[in-house]
Amino acid sequence: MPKQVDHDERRRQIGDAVCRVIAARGLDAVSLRHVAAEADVSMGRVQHYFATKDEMLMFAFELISERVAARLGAVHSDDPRTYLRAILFELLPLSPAARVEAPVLAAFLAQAVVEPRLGEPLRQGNGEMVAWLAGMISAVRPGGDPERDAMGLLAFVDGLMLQVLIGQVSSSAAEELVDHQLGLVLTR
Amino acid sequence: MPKQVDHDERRRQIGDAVCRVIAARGLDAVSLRHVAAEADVSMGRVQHYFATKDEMLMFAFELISERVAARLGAVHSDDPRTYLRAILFELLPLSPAARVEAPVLAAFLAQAVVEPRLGEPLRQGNGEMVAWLAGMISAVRPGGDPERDAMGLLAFVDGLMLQVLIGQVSSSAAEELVDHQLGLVLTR
DNA sequence: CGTATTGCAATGCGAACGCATCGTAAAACG
DNA sequence: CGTTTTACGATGCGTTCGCATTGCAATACG
Repeated sequence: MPKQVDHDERRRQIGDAVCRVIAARGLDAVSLRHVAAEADVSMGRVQHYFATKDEMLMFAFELISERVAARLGAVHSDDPRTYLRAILFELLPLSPAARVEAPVLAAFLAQAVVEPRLGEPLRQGNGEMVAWLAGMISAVRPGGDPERDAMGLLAFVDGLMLQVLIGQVSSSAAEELVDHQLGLVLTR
Repeated sequence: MPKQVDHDERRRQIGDAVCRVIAARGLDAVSLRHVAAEADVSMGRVQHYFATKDEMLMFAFELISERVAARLGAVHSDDPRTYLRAILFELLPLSPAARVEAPVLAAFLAQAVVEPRLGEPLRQGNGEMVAWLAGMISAVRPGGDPERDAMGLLAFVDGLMLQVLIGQVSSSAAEELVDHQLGLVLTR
């Protein structure tokens, strides 16, 4: 056999290229040839690691999902309100990492509208997010309907993410909007 | 010449088919052949009315934009708060008409992230919407920062629209969320 | 009543697509 | 040390794509 390669690492490199193509030109610009060119590898290599284009796209989706999850997991704070605020900020395209990942998420989000196979994991992730947000909201402001407030907060940041991505809202304005919204929600 | 046909009407029929394809299978499923089949006309006819695929897509975008605008324009109320609420509801996929148009809007919205030519008219429409919302907010609750509240409200309903589209939030839950958010924003 | 123009159907073309197949260099393994 | 297995690169196939071209029936128009 040829030299043993790190299979997962190679898949990650290609998945990375997929995400870059999506971020730059959208989901429908993803083709085996474009991805291969973006990753600077042969098309045969791409096919070697992914049996079908669909499998490749699904992997890319899991990849950015994990990355967003990792970024969220890296956030810490003892104060629930600060914690909550930091998590919401992390969902917006404010940091360089988030600015790369957000367009990819947006593309998959739109695709999920017409592709149930994407909707399922997306709903699950959102569900976990809502549960976590509700917990934080409860910690800051007991009582009320934390579950509903959490869903509202999530819809708010999701919409805000898109507004920032299309250049409708600046980063700084987005931050202010989140702060204001947090004030509204957490003030009983 | 053959019988005089209503040029605009024909374009509208084809644009309609484009929207149906987008709603059912996404933007990247739009091809001249699919659209022709969906409209139940020949491909030659589609080409006769649209010089390029791009022109066809742009027309479809303007078409649903006008339709949403028409739906919004049909909303009336003397009470600013009721008016505001009705408009926000109209932006969500609650009515049959909105349920058809929302997936199309979502697809164009995602595409706007990577295509500036879509972003521009989208930003303009959003800008007008924000101005109108701000006016209504001022009418209900003078003072504060109506412009900011309007942007927040718009981001909120946009995000909520997506959540409803991917099946994360039910229509009834969405209505409750909008009502609650309105309560938060309009209570000074 | 020609006739010129319009509205379209049909066909063709080159490019790009996903995917299958084949060949092969190389190293892990018995 | 041979053999087998792995990791590709290369090539080809059938399909679909956007778009250009061509042909023609139909009718508004002078």
